[in-house]
Amino acid sequence: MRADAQRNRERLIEVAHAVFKERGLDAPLDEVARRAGVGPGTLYRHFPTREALHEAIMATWIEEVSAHVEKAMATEGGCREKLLAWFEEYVGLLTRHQGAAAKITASLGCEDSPLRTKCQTYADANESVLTEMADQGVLREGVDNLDVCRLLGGVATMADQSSLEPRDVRPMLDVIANGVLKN
Amino acid sequence: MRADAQRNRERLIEVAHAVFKERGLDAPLDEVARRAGVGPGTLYRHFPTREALHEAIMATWIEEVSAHVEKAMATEGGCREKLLAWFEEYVGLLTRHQGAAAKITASLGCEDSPLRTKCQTYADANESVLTEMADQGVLREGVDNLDVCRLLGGVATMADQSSLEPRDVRPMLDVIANGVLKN
DNA sequence: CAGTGAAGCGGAGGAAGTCTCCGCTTGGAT
DNA sequence: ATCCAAGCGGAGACTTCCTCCGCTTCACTG
Repeated sequence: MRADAQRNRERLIEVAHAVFKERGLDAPLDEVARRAGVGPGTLYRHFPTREALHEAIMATWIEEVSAHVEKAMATEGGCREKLLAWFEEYVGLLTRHQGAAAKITASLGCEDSPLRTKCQTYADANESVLTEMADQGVLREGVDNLDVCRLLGGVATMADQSSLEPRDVRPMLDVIANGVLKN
Repeated sequence: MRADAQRNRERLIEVAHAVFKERGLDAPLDEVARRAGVGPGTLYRHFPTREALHEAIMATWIEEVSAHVEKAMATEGGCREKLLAWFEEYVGLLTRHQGAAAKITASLGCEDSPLRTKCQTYADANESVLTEMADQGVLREGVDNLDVCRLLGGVATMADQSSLEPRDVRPMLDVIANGVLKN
């Protein structure tokens, strides 16, 4: 790739990050182009679809996921506290951008979504936590990772759309934790 | 209201119902107007916003809710079976139209949403079921109706966006039921 | 350094959707 | 039959998406 093209690409990602943060993932792409100082044609060559741009932005988050898992697993207390801490991290990661939770979770089951690899990272992280719980013998039988991811994605989507505070989200996560753990 | 205006209004609701069913709640409003044989101005006078039209359509569903509660509560088996049957009814009601689940549930906490009265009906229905469970002594302490509504709304939203079959939704409802009931 | 070809750029503009404004039509009261 | 307010329709302004293509710039080569 030519040096100027590389510069533009990076600048677009940077600006898109800011615009999406301000106005949600549905913000006009022409504005991203405008604020990056390039023509719309340039944006669409680098990122043929809106999702391609989403994907590029989320790529940076992905690297942080394992750190969030570790942070949650280091929580004081028993398995329940660790699990809830992880659930909160999970929802927090999904609600970084307005509209992200629904899009990421929707691509969970969809083979050909460009977001697939991203959400797979979240799913893998969740699976590692569930596996840990299973090893400790506190997980109910028959709890499926994909189902838990979707439940958490649903909670994140509700939190996103209703602008819920963490203290409003917590009781929902409590219900899921109760549903997932032995008593 | 003049008789011709009344006719147009009813026709618009009828056509909008069909269009939204075919193409989702985001279908172009001008197409609704076109298929109803009126100008866009007429549509926008009767329904100033897209939501106003959604509201008018959903008004007809509302009348059926209590029948769905009764149907679920008549399910063979114990409390758990009844509760799960109701959860399935709830999700089914919310996913009648593509995009409806997220919109309805988002308006749960929002005082001034035009969909408010509609979703309140769902919330009331859910509360009546939870109260029944509490009376039977099978409900966990501290389970809040709003949280359960949001969880179910989240599941419905995921089901809607990922086009899940009932058999894919069921395990998520199982988790919620486990989280809501004593064991 | 000049020349060259391909890679890349920008923005005009078409398509689709939203929503308003205003001149014309029509229902229904008198 | 007359009247006028309620109601209608559609032209068109505005926004956003996305493409196409003529022009510019990079980077390589002799």
